[in-house]
Amino acid sequence: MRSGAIPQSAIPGPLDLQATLESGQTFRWTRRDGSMYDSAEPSGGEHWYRTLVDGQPVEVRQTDSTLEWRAAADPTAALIERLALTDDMTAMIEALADEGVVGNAKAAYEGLRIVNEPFFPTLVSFILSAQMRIERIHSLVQALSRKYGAAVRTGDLTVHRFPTPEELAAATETELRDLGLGYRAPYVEATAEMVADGELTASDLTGQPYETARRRATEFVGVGEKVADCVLLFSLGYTEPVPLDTWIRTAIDTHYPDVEGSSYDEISRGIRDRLGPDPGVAQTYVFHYLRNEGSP
DNA sequence: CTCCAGGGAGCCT
DNA sequence: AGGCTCCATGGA
Repeated sequence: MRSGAIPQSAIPGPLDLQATLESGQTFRWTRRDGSMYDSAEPSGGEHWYRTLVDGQPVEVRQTDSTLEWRAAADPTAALIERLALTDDMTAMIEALADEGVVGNAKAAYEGLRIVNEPFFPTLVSFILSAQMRIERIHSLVQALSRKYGAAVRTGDLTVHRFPTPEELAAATETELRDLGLGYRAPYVEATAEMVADGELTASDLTGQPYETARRRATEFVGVGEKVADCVLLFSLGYTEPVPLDTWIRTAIDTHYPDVEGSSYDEISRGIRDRLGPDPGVAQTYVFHYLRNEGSP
């Protein structure tokens, strides 16, 4: 087990690790102490977070001056990719509006970055997200990993892999229901089979124009336009998607009442025209801000 | 007890 | 295309 640190001075722009990992973009990171999402505490807490990075167990924590890591091999390059510690993301953050609800969210959580999570875990996580609270999505993703994904251990660190498409496709609907997935169980089952069989996968989406990729992603069972937007934004590198969930729809009604239309597509285009060059970044800031502050 | 959660599928017009 | 209903489960 090695340890090391990326100095803040080596990270371009601001970083808020807690906001990045606890804003509902990813459900594969867990605090060492097991807790997550206690919005009562201020952002920037120096918690250790663990997950698998390129298949290797890694723990990271942010302090005032560094991003510390513990792992068997130096994970710096992979962490830079996974957490978007890049000049590009820094520029996207800086380009966020300073006024309005976006400005408030930026002031509160500057340094929140859009993660680059692996495709399949993200796809399944957001299929589960339908009519579910953030905390519960997280606990179900952990439960799926413990039951169907093998444990990977290095030193004192044990993290369970998220199941492969094949492993999840092999699970029965009854098993998934017993785990608590409810009516989403057959969706996960069918989508896992689609990916395992190569019927539709990430490479069919990346490289496509945003709206084309979103439409294709809805071919997965249990994936509508909102879930498709989350997958494109948090795992496939698109920055256009503005996932229109209940929080964001309310916020649009309140803060952008002149956005026209009632269909998902119309509202999506309308709000994207108002949020600058990287609308998904603004959306993620606002979502986290509203969920923590309580009201739109 | 009722209500609701980062929605989507199936069916209807 | 657009609108409606049902869908499991757990926590407030």
